[in-house]
Amino acid sequence: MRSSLDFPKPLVSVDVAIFSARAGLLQVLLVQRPLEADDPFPGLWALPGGIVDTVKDQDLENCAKRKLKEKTGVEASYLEQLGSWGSASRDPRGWSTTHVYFALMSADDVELRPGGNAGDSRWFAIDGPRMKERLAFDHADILKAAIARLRSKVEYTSLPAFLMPHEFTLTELQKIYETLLGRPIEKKSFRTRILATDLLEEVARRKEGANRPAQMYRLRNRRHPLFFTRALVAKG
Amino acid sequence: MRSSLDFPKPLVSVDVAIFSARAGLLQVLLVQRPLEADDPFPGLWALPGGIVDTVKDQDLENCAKRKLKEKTGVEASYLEQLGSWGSASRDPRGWSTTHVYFALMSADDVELRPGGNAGDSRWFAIDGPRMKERLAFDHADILKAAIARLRSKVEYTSLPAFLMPHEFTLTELQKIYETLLGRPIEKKSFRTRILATDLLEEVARRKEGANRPAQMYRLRNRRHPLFFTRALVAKG
DNA sequence: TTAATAGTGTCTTTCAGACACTATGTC
DNA sequence: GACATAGTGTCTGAAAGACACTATTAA
Repeated sequence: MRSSLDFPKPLVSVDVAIFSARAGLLQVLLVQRPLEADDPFPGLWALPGGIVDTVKDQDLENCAKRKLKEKTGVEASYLEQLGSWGSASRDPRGWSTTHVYFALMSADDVELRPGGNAGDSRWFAIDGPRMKERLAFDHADILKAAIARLRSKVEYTSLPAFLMPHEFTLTELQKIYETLLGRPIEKKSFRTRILATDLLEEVARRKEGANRPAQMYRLRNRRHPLFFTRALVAKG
Repeated sequence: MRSSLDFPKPLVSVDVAIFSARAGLLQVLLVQRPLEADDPFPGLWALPGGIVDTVKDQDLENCAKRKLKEKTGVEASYLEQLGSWGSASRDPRGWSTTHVYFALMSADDVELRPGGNAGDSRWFAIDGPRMKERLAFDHADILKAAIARLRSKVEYTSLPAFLMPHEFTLTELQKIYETLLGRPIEKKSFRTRILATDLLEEVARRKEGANRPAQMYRLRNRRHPLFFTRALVAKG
């Protein structure tokens, strides 16, 4: 009987699904796999991430934070673990596992960095439940799970607020909720629900346009989303 | 520059937090670590699990199912991934990761099996937010996260129904909800809420006692919990 | 009959949904 | 003034909370 330590070990990596709201749409940050032929999925787009470095990284979450910072230059306003994926088939190099994190951030403080061993990186708008783009590894499945998680939490949390720029109007926030839900929501209910909490605070600026200016708000300092006791329910 | 494949690889394991309701209490199944001195945490209690076998296991979920079946002899009525933990310090043998699954099952079809390399196994009742027992590795943290996940889902799902024996009364189900929530809930609201769905079906048997007999129910065949659109809210 | 638990009737409360209305800016 | 978008007033409806009430068994 062999000891528990001489099993062949799977590859261990960490990937991050980084979301932001840009141009009124949910967008995800993807990086292009290098074009070298010995690399799996050369040239395809993938979630940013890579092999865990057992010297640099003390734990998985710090590894995710490091990769996030390398890619975007900043820390995320919200980071949680999405889950882990592992199988014999997801990486052509052999049995592999990945620990996936889920990050929400303000588009306006990101400056994309080419760093790491990845080539280009860019934001992709998300429209339906999955992307049309073919992604490397099982990243299409992972991204689908990340989007599903975000969508389901929109019903009963303030999570979308972490996607907003630093200052925004209630209408802009509502638009993101509606984009994520894929359906319109009632203006009055939405405003009452949000303003009844201490989620936001007014700022002095107002958003001007060819119409009545709108009050701008910013997130009060919090790391965790608010949970509402009722879900938003489809009109019917 | 070294290739991405010659990094030293962490140890990869899968653990399962197996819950059931016994004697009106939430209970978790733990196994005792072997007493050999070269084994980490000899004699301490731990979540059942172990190293991923890249030959036997095609993916993480199947590995969890295998370990679950080895331990209990049956399949769980509910299985989901809880998350993953990985760090340089959680296992004295070096950088290690574990993928943790969360299983709910009927106590009445489990027959504990000593199998695997673990010694004794038994159910532990859970009272507060964590166990008093000292556990191996970081399993106390993991178990705490599992309990927190279960507790938070009780507010708006039918998850506790998966913990029940095959046939049970509404009062018994309510008691488990109350145990998990740590507070009483209104009988009428609870019954209306549950019976308004197709979660349960009546069975012919009734529970007899020194009082009015109670209708017994069983779970309609479903793998996923029901989600309610409102959370239960504390009395006050 | 009493004790004990099962199960119901019904009023209140909370908050989302609907939707018409008013307010305030630019042009 | 027209227009566009911000923001409010207020009614309805659905489901939880409160709590008193009735029902059915064994002993």
